[in-house]
Amino acid sequence: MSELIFSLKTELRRGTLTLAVLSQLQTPQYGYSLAQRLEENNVSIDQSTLYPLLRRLEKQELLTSEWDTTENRPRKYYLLSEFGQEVFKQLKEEWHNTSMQLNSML
Amino acid sequence: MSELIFSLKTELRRGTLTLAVLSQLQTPQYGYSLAQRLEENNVSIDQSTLYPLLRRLEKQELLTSEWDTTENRPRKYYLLSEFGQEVFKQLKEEWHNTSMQLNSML
DNA sequence: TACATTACTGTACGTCATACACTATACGAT
DNA sequence: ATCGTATAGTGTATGACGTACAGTAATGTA
Repeated sequence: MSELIFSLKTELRRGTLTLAVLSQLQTPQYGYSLAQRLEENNVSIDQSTLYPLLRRLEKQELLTSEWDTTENRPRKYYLLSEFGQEVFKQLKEEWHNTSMQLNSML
Repeated sequence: MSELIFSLKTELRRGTLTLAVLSQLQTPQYGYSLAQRLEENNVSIDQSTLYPLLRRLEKQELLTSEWDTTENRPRKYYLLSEFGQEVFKQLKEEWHNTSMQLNSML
């Protein structure tokens, strides 16, 4: 049973993780700090989930990135692109609609 | 862009559709009427999406079904199983948690 | 010195909404 | 009687993404 619950919970996370990540990149963040920020917001996420997602969102041109190599540790900072801002706005709306629909049924 | 938005919206639907369907099967419903009920709740769903989902949920033992062939048209009625009740309860909780997390970030 | 932490890249797999194809019949309009 | 729509269902393949796993590398701490 817990396997099924886990699987269903994973399905719920699809889509919502994208929203959570996009919501935190109005200001530049690097991967590791973003993971911590999400944890602070009770969105538990592993590096093995976050980095591929960041990679994919950049590929989809929702994010831009640039290296900061001035510190001891090189860090890749991500930021919402203009396109990403638009998409984020629409997804927020979709989330809101979905929320209302589902909350009225549960 | 709209392709990307569509794809991201589809990801949001994963998981939420299961919840919506389970929520409407506390009482017996047949496929077609369930689709209409969901439409009434602003959950737009095609038959090509609903029937495979019902099939899958039954396979996962969340639903039981039985044929009513007394009417002119044979209809397959679905109902939440006891196991399905438990799973549904847990998913509701998960949805609530996810909602709160995301709403506090958006 | 050793281990944990910090920070990242690359790839394969399982799951499911969706799309498509299909079957069948009742009902309503003509 | 005919035709198109609505009603009601089955079966299967595809693409996308969270997850898991493997890996690299260097800094910080005990």
